Parts: sequence; structure tokens; C-alpha cells
Amino acid sequence: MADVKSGPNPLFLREEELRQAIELLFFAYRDFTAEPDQILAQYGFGRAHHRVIYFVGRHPSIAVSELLQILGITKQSLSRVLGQLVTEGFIRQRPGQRDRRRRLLDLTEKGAALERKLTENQRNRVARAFREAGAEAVEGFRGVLVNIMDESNRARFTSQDAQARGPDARSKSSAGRG
Amino acid sequence: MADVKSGPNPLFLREEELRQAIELLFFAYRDFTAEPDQILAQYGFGRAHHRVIYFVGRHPSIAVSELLQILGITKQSLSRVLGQLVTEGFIRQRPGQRDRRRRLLDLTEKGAALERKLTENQRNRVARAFREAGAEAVEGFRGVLVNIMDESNRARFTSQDAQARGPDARSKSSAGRG
DNA sequence: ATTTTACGTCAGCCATGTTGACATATATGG
DNA sequence: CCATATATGTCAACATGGCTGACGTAAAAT
Repeated sequence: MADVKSGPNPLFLREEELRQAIELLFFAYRDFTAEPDQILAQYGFGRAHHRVIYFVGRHPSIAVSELLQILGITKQSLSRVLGQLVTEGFIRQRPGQRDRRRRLLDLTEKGAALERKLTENQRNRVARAFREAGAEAVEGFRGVLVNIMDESNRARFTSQDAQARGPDARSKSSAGRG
Repeated sequence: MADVKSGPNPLFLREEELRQAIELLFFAYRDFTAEPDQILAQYGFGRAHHRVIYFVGRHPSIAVSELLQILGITKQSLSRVLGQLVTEGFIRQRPGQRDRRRRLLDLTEKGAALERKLTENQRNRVARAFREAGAEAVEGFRGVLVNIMDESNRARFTSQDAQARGPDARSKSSAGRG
């Protein structure tokens, strides 16, 4: 359509820029998950196990329903991997105190060790990328990714605090919403 | 955990920062692919079809082996989705001129229409994110993601040129590495 | 006492990745 | 010309990790 010869074409550049971003996400995400996948395979686990281990580590004593919300999968899907992780001693379950229907999940020491192994890998990759790209770039990275995300998920990232709290919020100042 | 009261703890902040980045990638990527997945489902297609349509659109007359390299899957996996796309008239194959063993792939008009539909969705999402995060952030986004990627994949993104050329590069200056 | 909630489980389906083996057409190099 | 290498396709079997639907049980809430 537009004549290319007429110097810098902003529409073309924009199109190219946006496609590069799309591909950047594809390749970066794939490489980002490849190494942990390799490690997991040695345990007979897959990426789904990684996610469960990660988020249980991130939100100690998380309940099944909360984990389901974060993962965005069905309980049947979760059940398969969670069952294995419990059976093989990576995750421990215990009933909630106030509500004994809830099964609170925690990593065992074995689970925490695997979590560290897996996360260390990704953390190192991100740390290297942050270092090489610079502090300003990190802000930009966050800014763009947060806006690529659905709005409904952004709350986790709006303040450091909100994310650290997570579903197991134990703020000493408020009574908590249990 | 580390004592929070002892002022800004750089190690803790770093850990938190890195974990946020990991989660950012997870949630952003998931949301980024969710809408196209919905559209694809209406055609009886999945994400794998999307990738094929995308990269064939991006690299017109790409050969099967080159597509395989980009996608990083086996020919058997590709065969399944590519076969469907050809059968259903989204992609056209023709033998190469110089090398008639090669099957060059192109989108049909029908295929191009679907490609536009799918990519428009993701492009809009990225465009919005870019707009809201600002030009500087875009640079940071690129800088970090490029460094998260394996080095072997970075060539596509080092210059606009390298990416536009793609795998069908015929550089006249070097003899190649084969 | 009934209903709702949180969780589990069985059964089957689908998409998409894998490996291994084998076939066919074409190109390339003695 | 023949032998080998390359590009592609295909069949078969298997694994992972989503999904839906149906049903069960314990505990909380009304």
C-alpha cells in the first residue's frame, strides 16, 4: 500500500516494531522456560509441576482454591500434578484451623530445595538480563508487561506490597479477610 | 524471612524484584495468548496453528525446514498442523525453483485474513501497552527481553534488517557456516 | 436439617509435543 | 551413472496437560 520509497514510513516502522515485540515475547518466553523444563524432566515432572511448586513457595499455606485462581486451570488438572507432588513428598497438606475444609499447602524441605533449584535458574537469567539492560530498562520492562497483562491481573504488581502479601495475607495491622 | 525493620534490604528487594519479573512474564504471556486462542478455537485450531500462520505470514515462501528451525518442534508435530492448514486452504505449498525438494509455504488470501485477525489482536494489545508505558519503556522492554532470550536467538532482533531478512537470507559476502 | 462450600476423584476427550522407523523425490559428488 | 545426502512426508505409539461431566464427602453456614 504506502510507498516505501518516501523515506521513513511511520506506519511501517510501527508495524515492524509491534511484530518484533510479539516475537520477542514468543522467543524470550520459550527460552525462559526451557532450562527449568530440562531439570523437571529429571524428576519426571513437567511445567505444570513447576508452576504449582513456584506458587506454593511464593504463597505459603495457600489453599487449593486460591492456587486454582492463580493458575487459571481446573481442579481436575491441578489435582493430577498436585497429587503427584504430595505423594512424592514435595508438598505437604494440612487442614485449615478456622475452616477445616480448606487444605493448606506448603513446600516440604524437599519441595523447597527443588523450588530453589528451578527458580534460581530463572532468577539468574532475569538478573543477567536486568544487569545487561540497565536499571531504566527494568522499569520499562515492567511498565510494558504490566500493560500487556489483563487489567484484572495487574493488582499483583501495582505495589511491592500487594504482591508480597498474596492470598495468605497476614498483615498485623488489619484483621485479615481470611 | 529477613527482618523488615532493618530498613531497605537490597538482597530482599532484589529477590522480590526478580520474582516479580518471573511472574510478570507468566501472567503477561498467558493473557497475551488467551484472546487469539479463543478466535482460533472457532476455526478448530490451536496455538500451534497460530504460530505456523504467523511465521509463514512473516516470512513469505519460507521452506519447511526453515519454519521448523524457527518453531523448534519436530517435523511430525509441524506436519499435523501444517497439513490441516493446507487442506483447509489457509496455506499454499509450491516446490522451490532452484531446489524442487523444498516446499515453499505462503498464506492464501483466506490464510492472510486469519493472520490479520489474530495478529491485529495481539498488535493492539502491544500497541496499547506501548502507548501507556511510553517510548522509553519500550526500549527497556526490548532490552530486557532480548537479554532473557538465548543468545542464539538474539540475531533476529539486533537490527531491523536481520529480522526482516529472516531465514531465507542469501548473503553474498560470506560463504556460510555449513 | 438443609444447603452451600471446599475439595477430591473417576472417566474420557483433545491438542500438541515427543521418538523411531520407513518412503520418496531431488540434488550432489565421485 | 551410481551412491549418498538432503528435504520432505507419513505411520505408529506415547506423554503431558489442558478440558468437561458426573459424583462423593466433610465441614461450614443458614
